[in-house]
Amino acid sequence: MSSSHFKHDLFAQFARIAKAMGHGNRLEILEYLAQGERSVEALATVSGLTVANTSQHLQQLRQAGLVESSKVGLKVFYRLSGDDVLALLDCLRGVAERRLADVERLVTTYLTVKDNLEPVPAGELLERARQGLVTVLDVRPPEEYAAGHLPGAINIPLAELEDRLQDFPEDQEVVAYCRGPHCVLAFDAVARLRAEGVPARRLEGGFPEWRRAGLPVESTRKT
Amino acid sequence: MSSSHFKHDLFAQFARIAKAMGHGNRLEILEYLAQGERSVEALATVSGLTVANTSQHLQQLRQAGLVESSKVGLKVFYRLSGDDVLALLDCLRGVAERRLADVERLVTTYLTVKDNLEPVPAGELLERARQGLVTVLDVRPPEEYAAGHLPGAINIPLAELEDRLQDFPEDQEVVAYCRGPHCVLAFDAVARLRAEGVPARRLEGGFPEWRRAGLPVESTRKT
DNA sequence: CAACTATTCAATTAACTAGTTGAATACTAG
DNA sequence: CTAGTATTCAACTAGTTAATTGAATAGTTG
Repeated sequence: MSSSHFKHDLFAQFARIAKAMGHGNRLEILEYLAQGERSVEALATVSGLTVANTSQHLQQLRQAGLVESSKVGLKVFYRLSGDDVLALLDCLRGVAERRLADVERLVTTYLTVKDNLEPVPAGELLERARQGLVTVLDVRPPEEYAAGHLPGAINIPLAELEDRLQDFPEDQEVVAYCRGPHCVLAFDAVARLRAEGVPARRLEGGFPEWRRAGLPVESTRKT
Repeated sequence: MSSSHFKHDLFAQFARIAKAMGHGNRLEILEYLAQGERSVEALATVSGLTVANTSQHLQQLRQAGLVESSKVGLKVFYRLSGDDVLALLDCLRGVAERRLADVERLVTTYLTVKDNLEPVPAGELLERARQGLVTVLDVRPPEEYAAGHLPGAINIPLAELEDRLQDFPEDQEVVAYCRGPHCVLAFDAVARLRAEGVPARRLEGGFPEWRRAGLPVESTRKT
């Protein structure tokens, strides 16, 4: 046995990458980066970490070659360093879902249909919204929202949901709605909000049903 | 924000898997298991770890759901828990090779052609083998070996190479040969041996050339 | 150039992980 | 039932990693 073991060194290098992914916060950061490049601050906000901590996690990801960064103006933007990183993440998720009973359990605990199946009736929502007890969320595209929406509803397209969690008053239930009972947007929104720990339900029916029932509607000229 | 964050928990679960792979020794173990099921002892031998240590790494891999085990007689055999684990390993290797300059460097340092291109001439090998200075390795299938081989050569098919490193006297150069100059087996063997830190070179030509040159040949009846 | 901003660095603490040793367990074979 | 074997467990030490804090850096804008 002459020089230091090549194989050993090689596996150590591979391990660097696995290790970089071996922390929940870093995986969460990678997940956000999978949607496109983000600044350190943006990442810190969505992941609920301090900026310094986020920065350090990003350093580790960069050292492992998983992300790249570039400075634009004041901000440093990070992005995944390639599609293969995305593939690796998918692979990891796949294995996790197939192998870890805990994942299964978590998913069914939080995203179960058990009360997805209990949408909020329109009348109840109207009542509670008037009392300011719920946040009404419209997950349709901005154009549809502008054309008419529930009174007091805020409009956040699904894609931006995770980035705008701070727009929701804390500890207040969110009721989401979309185009109607055959539209899955609101289902998805409810699932995602619950994933972040936000209590959420779905409006029974959607905007068209609401309007047809003669309930009050608001529309936006130009804010 | 009500109950503990689902997303957080979920990423923590994913991280368990990445963390389990985040150590060179465990990756090495996984690599060996990728070739088929092995006992704890066998894994300890090939990876150069103590049995207890190997056992502990295996526990971690099992907790992450990456391997399964079953007891057969005295021994416990471990295996990868599915093809998706293999896919994950490949994915990891792929990213590592594309992203880590260090990997590239290691590979070229150890496996470079720089002296792969200097095979041992037959005459030199004969001389040094007589003095007992080299281990002669025949990497052809056992049948071909039985039909005739270099004097004193040991026969280890490529697939078993890593498992039988202990068969080589330490600190002695290994000279590998196979069917001839167009056969890649010996190249591969040399690369793998070097990867394990064993000094190795390739015989110029192969067994047919050796015999044709009128050099001594041994053959096996039945051991 | 001075004030400001976004990010990174450095130092600290607490928590975790790797590897070692020796003993305990569980099973087989005589 | 005893002796022997393969594996695992338990306890410990040394080393590494995560998060926090506050200061330093680099760059932009007025």
